[in-house]
Amino acid sequence: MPELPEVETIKRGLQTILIDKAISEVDFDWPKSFPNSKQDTELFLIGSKIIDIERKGKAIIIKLDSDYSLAIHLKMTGQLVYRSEDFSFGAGHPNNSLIGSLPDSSTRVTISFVDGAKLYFNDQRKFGWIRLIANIELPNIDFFKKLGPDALSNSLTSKAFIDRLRRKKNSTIKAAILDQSTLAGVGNIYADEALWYAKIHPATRVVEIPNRKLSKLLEGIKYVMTKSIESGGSSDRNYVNHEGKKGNYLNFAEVFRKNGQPCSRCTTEILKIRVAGRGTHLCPRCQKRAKSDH
DNA sequence: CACTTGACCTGTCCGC
DNA sequence: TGCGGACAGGTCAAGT
Repeated sequence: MPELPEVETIKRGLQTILIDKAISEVDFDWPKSFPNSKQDTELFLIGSKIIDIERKGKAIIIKLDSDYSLAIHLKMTGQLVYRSEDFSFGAGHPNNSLIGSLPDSSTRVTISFVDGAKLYFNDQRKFGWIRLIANIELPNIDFFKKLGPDALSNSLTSKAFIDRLRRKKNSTIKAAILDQSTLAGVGNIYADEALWYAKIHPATRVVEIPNRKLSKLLEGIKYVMTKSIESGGSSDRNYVNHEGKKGNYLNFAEVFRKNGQPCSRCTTEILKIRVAGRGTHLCPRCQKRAKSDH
């Protein structure tokens, strides 16, 4: 679930429940999911209190009162699931349809709080990670060092966006916006949706695209992400409250996983192709490769 | 150097 | 109901 809107939704959700909680214990057994030593956790994690939660691109940063933070990347299948001590699966509980009792077979890290609540980091494919890092070191770790401006930040103006994109002139536009050093937060869903919005073929080289269309693309990125956040992304909480695994956003996606269905603008059948090594969805009529555009 | 591809993992779905 | 292969909402290292 983790592109910018989903991570933002999770961040906001955690913010309402984790602030001021004191950590009593942490369990982990897969080093890539949590590379710190037991000793690190005893010194800087156990006994500390959560004071704030931030998001940078698709990463979540849980700030502790120990001058350390838990930096978290959910990658493809990571989830952060909170359970209070008295959580139960009574009949009709809205969580019933989603995840059973925890920990389960994909739980990689369990953080326990003094009040008995727990935060589970579940990650089926083990690509995600949690790292305990000194605040002063945070900007130096590779992931954050390379991160471009946040897709939703006000400082990411149309001019700034175009300037950064122009450095990648021979990339396909899809690869360029998926690159987190260009801007932070765009993933495969929102890339496809924003390119449809701006009527740009995903395989077009950046150099072939006029500034006017790149501005439209940024508008599209901000639009689809803002809309998604407003509807709760497809985060845990929402997909818990509804049915099955899908979040709200996919219900009103225009192209993502809509191959075979008619484009809402022109009724042409949505195609699925491969661009930048990723499954890519587009309307072949609205999104032509010709640089003449429109 | 800029850009593309494969690896990291596990689970699921689709064709034979 | 079994097996092989493709594929998955991400990122890095290694390759061209």
